[in-house]
Amino acid sequence: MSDLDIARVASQSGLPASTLRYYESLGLIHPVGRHGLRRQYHPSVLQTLGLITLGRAAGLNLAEIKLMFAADGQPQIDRERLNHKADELDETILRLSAVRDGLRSVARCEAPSHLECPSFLRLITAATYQHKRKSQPRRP
Amino acid sequence: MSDLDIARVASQSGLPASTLRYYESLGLIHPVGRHGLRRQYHPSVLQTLGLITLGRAAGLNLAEIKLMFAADGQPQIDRERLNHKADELDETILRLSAVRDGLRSVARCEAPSHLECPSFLRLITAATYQHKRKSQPRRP
DNA sequence: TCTTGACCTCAAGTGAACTTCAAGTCGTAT
DNA sequence: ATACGACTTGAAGTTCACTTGAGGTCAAGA
Repeated sequence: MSDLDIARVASQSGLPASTLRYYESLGLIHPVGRHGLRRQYHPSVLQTLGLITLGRAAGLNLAEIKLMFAADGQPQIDRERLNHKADELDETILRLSAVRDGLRSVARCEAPSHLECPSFLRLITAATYQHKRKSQPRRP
Repeated sequence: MSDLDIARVASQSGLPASTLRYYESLGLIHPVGRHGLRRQYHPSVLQTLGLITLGRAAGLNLAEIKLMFAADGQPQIDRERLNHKADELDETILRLSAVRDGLRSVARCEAPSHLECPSFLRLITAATYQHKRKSQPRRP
């Protein structure tokens, strides 16, 4: 009755229908049924999509996100994994903050070449050696 | 004399040689010369690579990063662009902070299903509708 | 009833950032 | 002097997250 067709889910979630079908192909979402050929979704799919978007924003890839769902599609989030991800975000945020500060000071810097700008060199050194790389979101 | 061969640059920068050649093919770095066929690098390439790594961490793609270099390989950074990127980083940081806080509160949440957890729903809503997506680094 | 157009499937294409491969070159140690 | 192994090239392959395209189906409105 209050089920949603794909166009509705697309417009409400902001994701194109092709992405919804793609997510379905990965087992991330599931229509409740079909109307003819057409997918019908339970409104809760919007929360699920929110969770996926959230996970992507947090730097999870779709495979990792899939691990957050039990077979029934209910979120089943491992608290440890979650806290771990939050820790990673902390690191990322710190690093990005440093980068941002560095960018601003380089923008202000008057040294003839940035390679002679102390704050620039400090920034580069910090950014390069301070962290190990880990997977990040991609947003096309 | 104190020039570095590719293996040395690779080990010091943490980037594989193939990536260094790839960056060279994009015009991001330049060997000072060759020893036979072998690339020799000026030590300053490490700073350049630091800048590239930094830019990637800040969410720039390689094309954008290239714009930060003049023809001579000296960083030649458009202050406006730089400040603009810093502003974008501010947004990113805010969003990631919200996500991190959300993750932590979901981890603490006792609701039987996350879909019944108010903070989770708030988080999802915020994450979904609050930002427009922009390009981010990819780190394999 | 017929037309329309939004949906369907499956395969292939895209773009970014690399990585791998095959075949060849050459500096260095023995 | 010769062998070894680290380097070279250019092209092709890989991964991720989608997007596009061709050709087909079908619910709903005129």
